[in-house]
Amino acid sequence: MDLNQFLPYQLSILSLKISNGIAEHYQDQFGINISEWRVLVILYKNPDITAKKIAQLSQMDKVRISRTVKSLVQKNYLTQSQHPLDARAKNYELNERGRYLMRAVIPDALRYEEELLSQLNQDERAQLHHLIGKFNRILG
Amino acid sequence: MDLNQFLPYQLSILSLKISNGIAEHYQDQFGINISEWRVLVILYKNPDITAKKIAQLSQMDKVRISRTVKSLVQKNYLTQSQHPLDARAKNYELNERGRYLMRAVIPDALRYEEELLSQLNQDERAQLHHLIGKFNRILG
DNA sequence: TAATATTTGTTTCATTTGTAACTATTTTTG
DNA sequence: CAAAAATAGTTACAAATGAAACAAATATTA
Repeated sequence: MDLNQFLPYQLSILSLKISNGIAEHYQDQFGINISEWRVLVILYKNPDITAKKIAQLSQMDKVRISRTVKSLVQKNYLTQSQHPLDARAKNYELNERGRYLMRAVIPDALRYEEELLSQLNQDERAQLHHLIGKFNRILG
Repeated sequence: MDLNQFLPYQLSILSLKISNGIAEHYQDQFGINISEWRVLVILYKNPDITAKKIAQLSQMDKVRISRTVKSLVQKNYLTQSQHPLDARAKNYELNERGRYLMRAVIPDALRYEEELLSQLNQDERAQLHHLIGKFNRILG
C-alpha cells in the first residue's frame, strides 16, 4: 500500500494545498480568513438573512457561523438587525464597507480560480466538473 | 459568484467529507487518528526510519510527527531505537502489535477506497487519476 | 580545532476547532 | 392554555494544530 497513491490521502493533500494558498492570500491581501470570506460571499448574494440560513448556504456549522459573524460585525463589514418575526434570530447584511470589500475580493477569487482552470483544457474542465458532482452525489 | 460552483470551495468540502468519514471510521474501528494512521502506513513499508524521513514521506510537519510517534510508542505499536550515526535522531519501526494492526487496517483502507472508486467507470477513474496528477504538478 | 551555522526533534504558547451544555424564544401537543 | 419539545444562537471546555523558541547534536568554515 502506497500512501501517495491512496485516493483519500491525495485528495486531502490537494485540497489542503489549494485552501492554504487561498487562506494565506486573503489574510495578506484583505485581512480575512476563509470562514469570513465564505460568509461574506454568501451575504453578498443573499442580503438580510439569519445565521441559520448562512449555515445552510455555506455548509458551515452554527458555532463557526456565530463566531464568524461576530468577528465580521466587529471588523465593521456587517450590520445586524433584529429578525422581525423571531426574537432569537438576527438578520445580517453587508454594510457599505462590506460591499466595497467584496467588490475587490470576488474578482480576485475568480481570477485565482481562472488561473487554476486555465491550466486545464476544455475536456479536463468538463471531467473535473463531472467528477466533483459525482463524488458529491456518492458521498451525500 | 456562487460559492457552490467555486472550485476551491468544492474541493475543500469534498475532501473534508472523505477525510472526516475515514477519521471517524478509524477511531471507531481501531482507535487511531489520521496522523497515526499515516505514520503507521509509512512505517509498514519503510521500517527503521527517523522522524525526519517520516515527515518527508508523509508530508506532515515535524511537530505533528513528533507527537504522533510519541503517541504510537505509548500505545505500543512502535519501537524506538537510537540512530547509529546521529545521536539526535531515533529510528522507528512497527513492533509485532503494530504489524498485526496494519494487517487489519490496510485491507480495510483499500476496501474503502475501492468502494469509492467502484462507483466510477474506467474512464472516470483514469480522468480522476490524471486530474490529481495535473493539479499536483500545477500546485508544486 | 574552535567558533559558527545548521539540523533534529521537543516543548511552549496562542489560535482554531468542534462537542456539549446552556439561555432564550418559539412551536407543538395534550 | 400550560407543559413539553424543538429551535436559534452563544458560551464553556477540551482537543488539535502550527509557529516560534528551545536544547542537543552534527556539520561547516575560517
